Amino acid sequence: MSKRELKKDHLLDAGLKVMATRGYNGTSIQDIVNAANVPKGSFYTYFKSKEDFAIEALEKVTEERMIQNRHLLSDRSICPQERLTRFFVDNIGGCEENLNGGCFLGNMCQEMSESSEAIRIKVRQMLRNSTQAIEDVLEEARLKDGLKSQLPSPVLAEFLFNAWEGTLMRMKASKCREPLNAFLTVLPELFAKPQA
Amino acid sequence: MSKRELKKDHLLDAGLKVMATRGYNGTSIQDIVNAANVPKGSFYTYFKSKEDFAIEALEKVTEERMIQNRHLLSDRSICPQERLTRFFVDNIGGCEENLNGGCFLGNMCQEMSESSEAIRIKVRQMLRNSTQAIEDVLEEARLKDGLKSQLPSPVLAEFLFNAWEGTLMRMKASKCREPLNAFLTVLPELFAKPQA
DNA sequence: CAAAAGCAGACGACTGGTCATATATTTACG
DNA sequence: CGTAAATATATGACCAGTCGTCTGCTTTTG
Repeated sequence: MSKRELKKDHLLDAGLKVMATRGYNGTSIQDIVNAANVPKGSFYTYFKSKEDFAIEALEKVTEERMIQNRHLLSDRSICPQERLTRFFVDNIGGCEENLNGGCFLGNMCQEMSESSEAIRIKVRQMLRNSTQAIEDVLEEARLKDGLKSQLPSPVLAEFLFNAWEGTLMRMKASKCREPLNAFLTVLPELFAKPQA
Repeated sequence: MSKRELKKDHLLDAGLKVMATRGYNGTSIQDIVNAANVPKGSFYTYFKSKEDFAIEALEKVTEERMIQNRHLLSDRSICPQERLTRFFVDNIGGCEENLNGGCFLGNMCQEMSESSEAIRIKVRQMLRNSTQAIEDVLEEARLKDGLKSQLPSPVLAEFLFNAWEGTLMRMKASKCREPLNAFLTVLPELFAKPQA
C-alpha cells in the first residue's frame, strides 16, 4: 500500500469514527482532519468533497466488515443458526465498549437519505449486500435443518436485517443491552426446534 | 388555545416537517421560520434554543400519535393481531405518500443521541412508551388467543418495535415498499395459527 | 402610559471549499 | 551518474456564505 493510500486510509478511519458518533452534518472537515492529525488543505487532495468522503467511508466500513464476515458466514463447520447469531453479535462493532456506537450505515441512512441521492444509493447497496448474506445463510439452514417459518428466505432476511438495524438504533438511545438481548432471544425462534 | 400557542404550534408543525427530512443539523433556524412563514427574530420568543425546539417537537409528534392510537390499541372490538397490524400501518405517518418520511424519532435517535443528552433521554422515553403500548396488546393477545412464542411479552414487544423502526429506516434508503411488506408478512407469524 | 411580546438585523464563530505558494518526487538528458 | 527541468503533492491562509443566538427597537396590549 502506497504512502498516499496509507494516509487516505488513516483519514478515512479517523474521520469515520467522528462521523459515526456526531453524524454527517455534525462533523466538519476540520473535525476530520483534526482527528487524523492532517492539515486541512490535504483533505481535498484525497477527497473531492465531504460527500465523497462519506461515500468512501461507507464503502470502507462495510467492505472491511464483509471480508471479516465472509469466512464466518461460509464456514460450514458451524451450524447456520450459530453462524447467523455470531454474524450479528460480532458486528456490534465498536459500539460494544460504551454502547454508543450504533451503526454508521444506519446513521447515514437516517440523516442523509433525503439530502444526498449519492449517499442514499450507496447506503441502499450496502444494506442489500448484508441482507443477501443473511438470506444465503437462512436458505442453507432451511435446506439443512428446516426453518420454523415457511416464508420465503428473502422476506425473512429482509425482516431480520431491518430488525437488527432497529436494534442497533435503539441501543443508541437506551445505552443498555436490553435491545440486543431481546433480539438475540427472539432470533432462535426462527429456527426449527430440536426434535424433543 | 391562545394566539401564542397557535403560532407556536404552527412553528412546531412546520419545523418538524423540515427537520424530519433534513435532520437536526441539516435544518437551520432559518429553514424552520421560513417553513412557518414567521420572522426569524420570533423563534426565540417561543423556544429557548434549537435543542429545546427539537425536544418539544419530539413531544408533540409522539403525543399526537399516542392520542391517535389510544383508541385503536384499546379497542377490544378488533382482535389484538389486527389492532397491532393497524397500529403499525397507520403510523407510517406521512412517509406513505412518497416513501421518504421515515420516522422523526428514529432520525433524532440516530443523529443526536451522542450529541445531546437531553434529546437522547427524550427519545428513549418516547420509544419506551411505544414499546409499552405494543407489550400491552401482545399480552392481551396471549391471554385471549395465545401466542406462538412462549417468550415474555416485554421481550417480544421490544424486539418487534425495534424491528419496526429498522423497517422505517430501511424504507428511507430503499424508497420502496419491500421493507414494509416483509415486516407485515412476518408479523402474523407471531400469533397462533388459526386451528386448522 | 407602563409592561410585555414581536421582531429586524447584527454578532462572532464556523462552514465547505479554493488557491497561491512551498516542498517532494519523477523524468530527461549530458 | 549528476543535475536541471517538470510534475505532483502539501499546506494554511483565505473566501463568501451560513450558523445559532442576542440586543435593542417597535408594536401591541391592558
